[in-house]
Amino acid sequence: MKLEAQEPVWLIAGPTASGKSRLALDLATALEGEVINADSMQVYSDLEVLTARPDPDAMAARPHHLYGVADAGEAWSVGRWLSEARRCLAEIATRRRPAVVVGGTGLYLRALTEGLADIPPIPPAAREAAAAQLAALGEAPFRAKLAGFDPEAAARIERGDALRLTRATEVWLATGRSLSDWRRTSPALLTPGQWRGVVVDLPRAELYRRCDLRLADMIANGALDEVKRLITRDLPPASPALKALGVAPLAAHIRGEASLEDALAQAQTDTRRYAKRQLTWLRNQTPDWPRLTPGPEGRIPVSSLPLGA
RNA sequence: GCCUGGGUAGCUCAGUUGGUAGAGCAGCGGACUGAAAAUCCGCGUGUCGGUGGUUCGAUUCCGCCCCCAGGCA
Repeated sequence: MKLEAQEPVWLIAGPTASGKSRLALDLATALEGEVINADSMQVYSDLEVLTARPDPDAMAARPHHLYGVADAGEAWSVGRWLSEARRCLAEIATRRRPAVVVGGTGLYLRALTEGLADIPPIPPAAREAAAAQLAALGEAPFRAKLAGFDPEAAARIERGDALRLTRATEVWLATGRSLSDWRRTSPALLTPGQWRGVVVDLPRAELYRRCDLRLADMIANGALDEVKRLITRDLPPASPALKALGVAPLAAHIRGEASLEDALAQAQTDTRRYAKRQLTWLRNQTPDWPRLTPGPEGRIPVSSLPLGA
């Protein structure tokens, strides 16, 4: 499906706790547009506090899409997100409104601008078979086998990266086509003139300070109850929602395995490291997106965006 | 005041029978196409408390001083 958007689609990227959501709301308000979430964890309804989902006032001020729309028992992925985002963009386009896509998941934004290989869903059996092979053979022989049908992937994937090694293998097992081959045809949803990307950037020390403060706020605002409710559901350990920052350390505290102080400190550390990974990704993957730095009050004026044709 | 133990990386510590030192955690750089808040790769960042002495050479041995923790007063 091609979009015939009159307005450019705004893409707002940035590390966690940088103030992206605020900017997205301000921009959507100024343009009378609608906001689409591009954060892999904010899609889960069970994670409201821990993912710093926009508050009800913000959500009511302008239409917000893909926030809290999935159950933690579901396993969303970049593919699932992309199809939902495509649907949202199409709907917004029919209303002739600008769309503001905001989120810290760089891969999701890239799927929009550069496309995603149209690989069919891989049956769990294929994934299990690949994982079992890796476990049985050991990494080097497994990689050598992979090189037989996908030499590019075998050369590209870093040592120890079991996730990517099994992914490349399961795609081959399930489709008879190599992952690298699939990737050669990845039609982008948005063409270069249809979108405008910006990165919210701020000094690292300031970013880390904001991460730390936000985690402490989350504790004060019900994060423990949220995690308690989540873990009593006994979801499969591999559920993506359980990978959200803060879940593991706070769950450890709830089980009596760590003090609240230690759990908070660990959650803060995890969050800082995540922010650092995002900075690395953005620095190297979106070098040509304009950088915007919040002012002293932590806000970016909409007027500083590269508006206009 | 005296006794004992300790002062080594941002933190917790190991170590050097004298040849300027290394682990964990933190931190930094990097990779990244259906788990991406995921997964993985790489990198020690240091007046070895200070100051004299012995020595070819002191973080290591000796003296003095400073600081911390216990104990005795």
